[in-house]
Amino acid sequence: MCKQVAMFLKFKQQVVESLKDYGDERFLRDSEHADMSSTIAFKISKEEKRKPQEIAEEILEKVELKEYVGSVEALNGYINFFASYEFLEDTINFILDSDENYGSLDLKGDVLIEHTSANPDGPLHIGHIRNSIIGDTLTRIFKKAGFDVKTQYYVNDMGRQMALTVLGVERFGIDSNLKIDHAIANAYIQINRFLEENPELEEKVEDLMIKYERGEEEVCNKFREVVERALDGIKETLMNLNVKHDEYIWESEFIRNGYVDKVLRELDNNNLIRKNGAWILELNEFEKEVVLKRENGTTVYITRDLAYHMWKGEKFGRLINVLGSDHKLYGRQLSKILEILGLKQPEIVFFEFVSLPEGSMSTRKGKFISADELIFKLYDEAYNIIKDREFDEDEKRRIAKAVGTAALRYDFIRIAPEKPMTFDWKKALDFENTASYIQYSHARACSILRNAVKHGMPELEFVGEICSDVERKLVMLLSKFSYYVLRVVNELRPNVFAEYVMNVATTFNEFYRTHPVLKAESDYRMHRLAIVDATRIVLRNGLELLGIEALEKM
RNA sequence: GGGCCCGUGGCUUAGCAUGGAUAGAGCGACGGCCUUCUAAGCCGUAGAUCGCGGGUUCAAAUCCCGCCGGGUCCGCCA
Repeated sequence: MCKQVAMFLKFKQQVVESLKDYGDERFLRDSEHADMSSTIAFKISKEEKRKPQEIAEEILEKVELKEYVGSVEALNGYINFFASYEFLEDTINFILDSDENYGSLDLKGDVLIEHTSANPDGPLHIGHIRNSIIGDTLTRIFKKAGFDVKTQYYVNDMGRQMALTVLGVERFGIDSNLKIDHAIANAYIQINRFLEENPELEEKVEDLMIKYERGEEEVCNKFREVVERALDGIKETLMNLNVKHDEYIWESEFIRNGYVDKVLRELDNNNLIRKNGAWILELNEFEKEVVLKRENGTTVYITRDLAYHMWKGEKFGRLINVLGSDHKLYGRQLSKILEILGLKQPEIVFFEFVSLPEGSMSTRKGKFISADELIFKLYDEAYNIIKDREFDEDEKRRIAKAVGTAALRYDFIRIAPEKPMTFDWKKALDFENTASYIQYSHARACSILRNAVKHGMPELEFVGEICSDVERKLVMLLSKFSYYVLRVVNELRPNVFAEYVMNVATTFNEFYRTHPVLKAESDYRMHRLAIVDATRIVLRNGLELLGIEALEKM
């Protein structure tokens, strides 16, 4: 897999080889004391009841250094490996040569990532965009890893909430002063309130659902119009987040194209469905039975979703869904049924909820903070910071937008998906030490390079031997780009990549403070310029994977 | 009630899969640094019973058991 495509992975591979019989990857660790550490001596110590350090020293005798493995030591039972000058030099040169391709892997396969998929009954709120940002970041990283990736937004156009939305729009109209998805949410909130006081409306809701499922033209037109308009608003929001889906797949499509019937038929053929009015499936390992068809003959969400997965599975090698953790049980049931049918199961990335200090959000109750509101407040905040700088007005707007979007994306992606988040306006609008820090570091690197060119000294020449500790630390970090790409692909935790990019920026700033570049003697200047340029490339490519614009000036 | 997730300095968080070297960052606080390549920056100081209690181990934030607190699910909703 890693020919010349992944520097640090290559180093790791050579560490494994240098350890020969002891080269077990499971005992290799990242370390603050070395470029790579093996804990194998502790393992053996347990079996042989001898001191770890003694064993480590014995193993050390047998270690054979490699091109990239420059030195090795046995310390406190650890076997510590250090990269060679060749490794540092090859890393920098490889980054400079690869440029925008640096960090790529050559993994193969096609992947479908489904994410966001919020009901089109209102605008995206700050919970939905956690989904969008995780999904979009995974998409970018999977592409970098070499996969052929497509993204889909699964549009839930069939549910009860859509019937209500249609009725709401009909009864209360649409406020044309508002962004369209917000206007639709208002109608949806009003009809919910109305329904509480007029329960007899329930009949109309059911009637509408039945007609839509049957495909009555007039009803279909009504649904289509409302859904499409809501999606227009949602797409606009996603665009501001640098998120774009390849396809929008409507749930109702699977009623019309026969896949729902196909799924039901297959389950029925296996005698798995109990029919007593409703169609019910019992799954032994869940105490809950699954309804696939209501007594009135209409299907439910999971029935259509099964059909969607059957369809997806036929077209793509690997399926990834990003879902809120409230769907955990649902996801397991869905997977179980797909398994029974011998169909491809999705890998599901669950993320915990974003809640408000006063509790959880609800579109229906109108209790939510919309993504749009947050986005525009961030633009304003960012604009205020730069309003007095020497940029023209358009450039200020552009920078404010890039910085605002970056802060938002980074704040969401940096947190491990399984951690619950509580939204806090003050923190959300704080630009200190977040994505803008990384953007700033990138702009700083660009600025040094611009000045170098301006003063006619653009030559780059990295020399391993003259590396200081900080330079070495920075170059080692730069070499790990694809190592983190691979980790995200394996672990489906994009937050580890966000942390990596931040580390690069932090270390670069440390370097910046202590290592004058343009004022240095010619050898050192060329050496450091090479480091600056390589860092610039890593930061730019890293930001790209986070869906954040790498500004050259700010 | 049962299932799943979370609980690490005042706040946010990494590390937990595969147990090992002084628990790593950031914000906030305090004190410093702009005649030097972008101060959206840098340096330093203070601040942690890793929710609690047991257990396994030479070694536990990490594994096991019990508990506490928070979230979430358990619809002929989506």
